[in-house]
Amino acid sequence: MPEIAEVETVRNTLKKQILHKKIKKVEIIYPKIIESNIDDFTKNLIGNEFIDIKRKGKWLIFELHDFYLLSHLRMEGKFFLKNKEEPIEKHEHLIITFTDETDLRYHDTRKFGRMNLIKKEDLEITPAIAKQGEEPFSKNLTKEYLKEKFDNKNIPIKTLLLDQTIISGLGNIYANEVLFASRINPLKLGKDLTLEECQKIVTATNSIIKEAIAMGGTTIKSYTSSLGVTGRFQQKLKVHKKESEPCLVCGQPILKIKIGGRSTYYCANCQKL
DNA sequence: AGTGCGACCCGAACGC
DNA sequence: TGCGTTCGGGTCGCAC
Repeated sequence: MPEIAEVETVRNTLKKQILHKKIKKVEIIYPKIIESNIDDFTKNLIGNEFIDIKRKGKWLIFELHDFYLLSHLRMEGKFFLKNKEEPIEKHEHLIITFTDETDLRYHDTRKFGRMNLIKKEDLEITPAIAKQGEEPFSKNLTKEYLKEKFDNKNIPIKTLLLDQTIISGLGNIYANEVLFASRINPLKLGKDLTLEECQKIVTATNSIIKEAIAMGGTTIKSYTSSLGVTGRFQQKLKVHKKESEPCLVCGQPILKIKIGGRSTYYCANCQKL
């Protein structure tokens, strides 16, 4: 499940591999991943080239001439660069062939990822992008910013951390880890958070995401070749998927509950309500 | 307006 | 063993 760290790794990897290569052919095998018009999608990509790859939250933003290709990997989306002669695999849903006979292939076992080709001038009015909140390591992510966003919210802080319009790019794994590091109970309502607790969230988010990016993410195996590079941040997780294991701080068993339908792991002793 | 929840997917894990 | 069932993950859109 790619989160912001994985998306950043994909961005950096693909930037070295596909920029300024001319697109010759576009093959859409599973059309539902494309949210914009299919015919326009193909027509506007052919003959075009990627000139940069940006990111906003978990969205990849491929810059072309006059267009942006927006791509959200959701849980299982991956990009592979392959020779065009290689057989098409079961979960490859989109193939972009360049004039140098290589393919950029989109692979997604769950078919959850989505793409969208938009005109450049529409970027700010595309809701998915425009509504993104502050990046985890942005200077604008301050305790005052969070306090204002959390105030009057009758929603558990765990759910608010997953709200991309507040913090852009935190997923379930990191939300669990940030709350453990901040010693805040995941069920605590947004309106009940103090300024001090908001600062703890800022600090924890900064350090956890920075470290995760440095380590190549949590779950990434490989987006570019069959030679796997396993995300090492997995080894740093303290509560996520650690149900019944002893808390690293106090030794009490880590609990697993559902909040907003999502698995939530925490230590009831270290993260008191 | 604020909040909650189902739908989208399918491989893996689980239960019998 | 083999079958059927449940789970999980992010986001959108709809219902209340």
